[in-house]
This record gives sequence, C-alpha cells and structure tokens, in this order.
Amino acid sequence: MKNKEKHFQNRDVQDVIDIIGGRWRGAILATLCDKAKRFNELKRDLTGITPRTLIKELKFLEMNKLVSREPETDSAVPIFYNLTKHGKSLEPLIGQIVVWGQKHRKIILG
Amino acid sequence: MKNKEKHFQNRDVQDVIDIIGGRWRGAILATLCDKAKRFNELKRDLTGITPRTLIKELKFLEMNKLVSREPETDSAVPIFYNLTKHGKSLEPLIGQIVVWGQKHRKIILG
DNA sequence: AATACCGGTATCTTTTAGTATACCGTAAAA
DNA sequence: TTTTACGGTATACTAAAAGATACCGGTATT
Repeated sequence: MKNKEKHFQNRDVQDVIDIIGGRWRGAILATLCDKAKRFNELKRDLTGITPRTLIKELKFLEMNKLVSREPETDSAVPIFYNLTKHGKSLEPLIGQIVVWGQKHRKIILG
Repeated sequence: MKNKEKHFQNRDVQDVIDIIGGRWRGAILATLCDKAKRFNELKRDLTGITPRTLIKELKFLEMNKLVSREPETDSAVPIFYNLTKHGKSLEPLIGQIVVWGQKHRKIILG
C-alpha cells in the first residue's frame, strides 16, 4: 500500500470519538456553541443530566482545553462555562456531523 | 434568538455519536474506508477486538445501512464486509475528524 | 487423516458509564 | 429571616459495554 493511498489510522478516529463521544459530551459542546452558559443553565438545557455527570464531563472537557470555566479567580462573580478557541474549532465539525445525521435519518426512516 | 442564529439541537449530534461512537465503531468504519475486508481480516486489523464485539458491531452497522455483508446468498463464496454507499458518505466526515484530532493532539501535548 | 483457517456463537466476568438522591456552604431575593 | 438559586460534592447503585475464553461446523491445505 502506497503512502499516498494510506488510510486513516484507527487511533486517529478513536481519539476524537473519545473526546466528543459518550452520552453527553457532544450535547454539551453543541449547546455551548450557542453561547456561554452557567452550571444550572446547562443542567436545564441538557434535560435529564445529573449534576454529578455534568460536572464530571465539564471537568473532562476543561482538561482537554475545549471548555473554559471563568473566572478562575474565586467567588463573587458568576461562573460561566464557554468554549475555548480550540473548542470553537470543533464547531464546523459538529455542523457537518449534524448535516450528515439529518441525511442519515432520512435514509434509515425512508 | 433568531432562527437564523439557532444552533444545533443536542439530539442531532447525539444521533450521530450513537452511530459512530463507542469503542470500536469509528475504527471499524475507518478501516473499511480502506477496502472491503473479511471477518478475520478485520479482527487482525482492529487489534484487541474480540470476535463477540466485532460481530456485534458489524451487525449494528449493517442495521444502520453503513456496512454491507456480501454475498447474502449462502456459502461457497468468501464473505466480505464493505461500506455501503451511505457508509462511504461518512468518509469526508471521518477525514475531517482525523484532521481535527491531529490538530487537537498537538494542542494537548504541546 | 490431521491440521489450520474461516465465520462466527456461547458463557461468564470485569470494567465503565451513567443514574438516583441527598447534602452543603454561600449569596441574593422576598 | 426564611426561602430560593447557585455551584457544586458524596455515596451508593444499576445497566450497558467490553473482555476472556472456549467452542463449533464447514472448507481448504498438507
């Protein structure tokens, strides 16, 4: 197999799935594409998520530099979660995912 | 919020994650982007997968019309798994995922 | 005739992800 | 001053995914 023709490494795909996959991460990122949100705001928007899961996923996304929690300095000011610049770079990808998903639904149902 | 500015529905993203997510599905699809493969060939390429998991995921992908198992007619001819046309339509998406993943790795490690 | 590969299935155990629910300190609103 | 919202933490549980391992009938190979 020539290098030019070489295809995706499994790991490459898996790395990304590990990040945006799972029950909630894609949804969290997608809803933050909208705007920065506060903890309880997220909890309301992501119907059914428990605080434990939410905080766990947010921390994971923070660690992966996709989401920021601001201000880092303590107290007095309300805390907002937002996409980082890096997180925003996912937006077109998520957009394409959504488009494909809608097409897919038609094929499966139609 | 104007409709034009309306953002992704959580469900849209989740639907797709449900399909390409999970420990192996992305990898299976990615490796089938390469070429049609036989069961044991897939098993070798997807290092560490058990036959139980492989057959389960293949059936799932078949049900979702992303992968075909041919020939359907029984026996005598070797069985190949391949992407369907619909499955192939995932290829650009997977490509974009891979690109983003590589960029992401640099950011996390660098 | 024996061995090995193919395309799986069956059973059991472990791991992981997610759920349920209660609670806590702080701050602002009523 | 009692209540409510915020931003979580703690503990315990459950269900789903995945792994380990053995096995099986059919075909091809030696």
